Amino acid sequence: MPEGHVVHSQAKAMKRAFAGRPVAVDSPQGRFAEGAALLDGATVTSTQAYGKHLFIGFEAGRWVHVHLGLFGKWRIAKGEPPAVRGLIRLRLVNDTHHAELRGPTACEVLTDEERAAAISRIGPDPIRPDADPLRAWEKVTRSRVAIGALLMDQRLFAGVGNIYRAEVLFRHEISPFRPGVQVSWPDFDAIWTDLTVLMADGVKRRRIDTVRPEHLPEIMGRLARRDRHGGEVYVYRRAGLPCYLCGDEVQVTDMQARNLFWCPTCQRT
DNA sequence: AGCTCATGGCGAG
DNA sequence: TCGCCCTGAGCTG
Repeated sequence: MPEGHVVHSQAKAMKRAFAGRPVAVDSPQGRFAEGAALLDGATVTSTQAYGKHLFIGFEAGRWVHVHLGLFGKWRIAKGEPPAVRGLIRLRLVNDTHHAELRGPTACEVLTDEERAAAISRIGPDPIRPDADPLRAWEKVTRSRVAIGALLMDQRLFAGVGNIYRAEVLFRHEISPFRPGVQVSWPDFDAIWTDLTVLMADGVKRRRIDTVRPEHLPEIMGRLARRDRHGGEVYVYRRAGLPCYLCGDEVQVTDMQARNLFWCPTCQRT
């Protein structure tokens, strides 16, 4: 259940564990049996993350494209793989490591061309140094869609998910309902720059921490607890609780079938 | 045991 | 906008 920072962490972990060596590939569950048979024993060349998409490169110009969706999970560990338990779509095993993939939305073999086409459909990713934020700005500034929805659009902000969108808007006191066209360049620039920092930090720490250091003592004093997502945040999943900064109730509503959290007092349209 | 919810995204209508 | 896909954790009883 990842946002982009988790996918980037996992791409790095997979690279350390598998790159440059042959790997046994199978699909205990059977739903990736054909792809597994094609790649079994091939050498892993590289791994790459673009937004929430992971690409595992194999010799002969083949790639495994994985998207975890809401439920997908990787388990990457040292040593021999444990006995199969549950539904494992894809398993990678070499002399030192193993990886198990469960519940992905996408797990497919792509050619070089198909991989390039897939990447061209993914928007700029704040975690990637080669990302061009102007691609996002051009669309945001011409859109009447709410910025809270635009932030979830992977063609604009690849890798951003429900936690980062809620938190980055809170940090900049921007209402999620403000139309893109009414987001100023300085506001957009602040959002983008902040995402690059927050998400890069997320890759390193493998959790989402968005609370500014100066607010941490206050929040700890109020019995802040780590929620299931792991990390300290301002508004995500805090509906009905007092805003840490103003004390008014954090709100939740549905925006495009996802829970959107915000503080109506701190965040202005 | 069964229900609900979750850091996503797709396609039908 | 809705239904659907995928899995597991955390409740309830």
